[in-house]
Amino acid sequence: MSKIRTRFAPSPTGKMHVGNLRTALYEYLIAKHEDGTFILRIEDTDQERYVDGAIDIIYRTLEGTGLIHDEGPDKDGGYGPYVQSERMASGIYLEYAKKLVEKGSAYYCFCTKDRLASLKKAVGNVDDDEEDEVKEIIKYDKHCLYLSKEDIEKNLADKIPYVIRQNIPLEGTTSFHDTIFGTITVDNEELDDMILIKSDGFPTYNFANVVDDHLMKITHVVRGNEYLSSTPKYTRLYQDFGWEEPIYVHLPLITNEDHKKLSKRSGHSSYEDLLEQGFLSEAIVNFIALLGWSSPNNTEIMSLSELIRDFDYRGINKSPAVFDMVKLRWMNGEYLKMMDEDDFYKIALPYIKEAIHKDLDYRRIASLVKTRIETLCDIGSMVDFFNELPEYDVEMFTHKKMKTNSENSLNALTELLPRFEALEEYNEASIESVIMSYISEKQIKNGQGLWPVRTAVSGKQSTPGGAYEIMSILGKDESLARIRIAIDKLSKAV
RNA sequence: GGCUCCAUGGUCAAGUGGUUAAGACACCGCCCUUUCACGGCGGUAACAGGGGUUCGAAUCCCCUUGGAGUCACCA
Repeated sequence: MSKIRTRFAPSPTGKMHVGNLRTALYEYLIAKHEDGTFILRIEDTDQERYVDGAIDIIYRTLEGTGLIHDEGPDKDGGYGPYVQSERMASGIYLEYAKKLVEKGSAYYCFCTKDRLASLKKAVGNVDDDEEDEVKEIIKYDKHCLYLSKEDIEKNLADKIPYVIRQNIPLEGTTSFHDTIFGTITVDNEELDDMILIKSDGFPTYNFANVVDDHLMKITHVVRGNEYLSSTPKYTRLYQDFGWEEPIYVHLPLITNEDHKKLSKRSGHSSYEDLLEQGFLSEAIVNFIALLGWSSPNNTEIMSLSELIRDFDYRGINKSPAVFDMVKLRWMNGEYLKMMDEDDFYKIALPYIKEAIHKDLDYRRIASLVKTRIETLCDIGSMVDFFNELPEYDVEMFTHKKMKTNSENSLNALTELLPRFEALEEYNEASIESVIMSYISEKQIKNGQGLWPVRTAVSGKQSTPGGAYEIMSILGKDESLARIRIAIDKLSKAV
């Protein structure tokens, strides 16, 4: 059996959507699991939607996620060019379309937009409530198929704009086989004569895709489920050309929490957005790998190489998967916890510095925060109290489980303050011994001594680290100043 | 609306004719603990409904219902 060749064929129209990313991931996994070739092809046939810089995003995403392609615009593997606009320059698409015209499988169409518009038919629940979207659909009536040879020649000579359409028979059925969904059959009557070559001379995605997949010897065509309904038309193209069809792998849709296809507005729709929201590349990849597939040995946290090892596309499931942000957050937290201290420090530092504008022990802060966050963006609100004591209510000194209240706290802080002041060596160990000896002296619960102190120096209900850590990071002056503020607050309240 | 696809807990997801129907996230409780987390232990929660086939259906077939996708000179 020949080696697997898969291709990722994005169009450079903006950000990298997670649906696209998952497609890329599965294409990569399918190829790499069997030591095959993963190809990048840029489908830039839509000039209107082309966005500058979008190609860079594609490269950066592939690199950032570790989905390294073996062939692509920057890596010639003998099947180039790998950018469709460049391929078009050689005229191949038009050439292939003309072959189809000769066979009668395609034809020139000179219909104007106006005529096409007159064919439109409103559809949907027009009279139901406004909720339903009303669409207009067209099924082309093959008007130009019946033009005489002379008329066609004349129109061409007169430079009347034209497109080339696929000629689909009115009768019969077309079937194709998909690895995930099985055999699907549709009536040809349902199939529209889709446009192969646009009036600007560019091929449509549909056409370029088929031609290029064939020419590049793609063995497995992997794409989103939304292409399922146009696949029969591709099948007809393959048949008309007399080409062997690739193995189809249509992936289940990724939806938002409303079970609708992920759209631009979902907020978590693109890889870039996710990075911006403090997620790690590895976690994102791991998470989306599990949208539609699960490991046979039931593990969930998997590196890319483990995915390559265990991935079997035959086990992909059919039903759509909701993109669950909550689980992604959990998984990201797991990745954060697994990181070694140095690596974590490096990536956490910018977030810490953004929240703290003082020269504190960032390293220590990072290690305190590491096991308590799910995304890097959680860091800010967790450490900002180091920068400035927040406003807080004296009620915070009252804690049932710790058995503290304002009175206890006032006593503890008042007695502790001079002892802290007297400290020559101010560090975690010495702070601890001051507090602990006070606790044993007074025969009180740990919480009764520690809660007031931690609350006083942080002004927060919960903090990364406890009283000793916070006081030592804050430094003596700042810590004591905060304790004095607390004593002041408390004496007014009691 | 036509066509196509899908259907196990709130979510992801095992399961492929015989199971007490896994596991994970989330949620709840308990333990640990100087708070919150982390960690540990436990719990709530599912085969959409109805017909068949079969000794036996989550698993096979049909219908119903629900959901989604698609119907462009977009990809």
